[in-house]
Amino acid sequence: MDAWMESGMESAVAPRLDRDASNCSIARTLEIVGEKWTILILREVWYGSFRFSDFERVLGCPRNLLAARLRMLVEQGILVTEAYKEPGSRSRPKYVITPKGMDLVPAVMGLLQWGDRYRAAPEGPTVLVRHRGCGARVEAQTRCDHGHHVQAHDMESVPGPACLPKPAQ
Amino acid sequence: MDAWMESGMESAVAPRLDRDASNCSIARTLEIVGEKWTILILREVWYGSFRFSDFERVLGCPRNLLAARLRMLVEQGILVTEAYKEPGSRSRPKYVITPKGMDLVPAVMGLLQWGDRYRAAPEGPTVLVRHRGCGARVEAQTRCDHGHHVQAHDMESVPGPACLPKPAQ
DNA sequence: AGGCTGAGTTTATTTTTATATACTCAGCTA
DNA sequence: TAGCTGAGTATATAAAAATAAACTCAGCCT
Repeated sequence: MDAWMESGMESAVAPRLDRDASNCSIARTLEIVGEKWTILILREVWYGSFRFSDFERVLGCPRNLLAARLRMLVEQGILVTEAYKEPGSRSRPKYVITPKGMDLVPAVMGLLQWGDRYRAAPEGPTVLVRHRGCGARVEAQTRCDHGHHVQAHDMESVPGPACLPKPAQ
Repeated sequence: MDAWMESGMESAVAPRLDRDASNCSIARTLEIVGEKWTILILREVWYGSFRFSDFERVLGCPRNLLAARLRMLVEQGILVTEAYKEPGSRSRPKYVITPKGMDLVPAVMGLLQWGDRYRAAPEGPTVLVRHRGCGARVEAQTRCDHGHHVQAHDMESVPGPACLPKPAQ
């Protein structure tokens, strides 16, 4: 256990450690998926939509924002466009999630789960996520590399290699 | 397996199912924590900050927005204020996370993890989250109730009890 | 050739955020 | 009792984001 963790520590990180708040993976993730509509677009992709017009219809999101968000997601490698063609129509782009996009699923599942727990409709959740193999309900969890299920209060956040002090002002 | 899942299904939800996109736990969660600064405030609480002035200094967020976001988080029961008193100062409010707030940790860990994987500084992550008991790295995962680790493509999303068709337009 | 459709782009307007500054208010300290 | 401090509130302005509606453009269909 690190020296600064000994004696009287209550909080997760050394108090007064003047981190640079923008040098943070959470902030960097939110720069990409934290704008309005982005997560909901990903939700729709995850639920099986892939057409521009589907996103627009289901989300009710303005077209220019939808175009901007899709452009961002493609630039960032979270979605890719493929061509698809329906009989009688010309070829159009199809938005498909990449492995990098798939890696956002735990975060989105976490949001879904919190909403199900605290803000669901009286009848229950709108969508159930199940394991395709065994049919059991899927849940976002936090676990350590030893396989223990870790509750929030059993975590400690320690400075990593890129933790630089905030430049003095 | 449900009838609509048979034959030719590729996407996670029955195609053309006209869900009402706003009747969604993800959307409802984002209504509360999806505004700018909110998740970053929670991150700071999680890292051990609790004073108004700490949030302001570390995040560089405007005071009026900070006050508005804290008010929202308290209204929603994600944070509570307690009184704390430093010697020589009068009693002041301290923002403390509730169990309801703790339940957002899996989602926030998911965001952290994605940023660590795809947008970290060259030196590595800024913060490491460890299990207080065994010291091992903590990770956000998706698992089913049978304990299987479930990848995104092994999930299926099926309509839940509150899945009403979108009202015809 | 003319119309239709999906996938956007453009432009104008409104709403949110951001920034900056001044102000309040309680209680500790000199 | 006057000043200082932390935790806000109030107000004004500027910048950014969201919304709404009209417009473009390619290619299929008649």
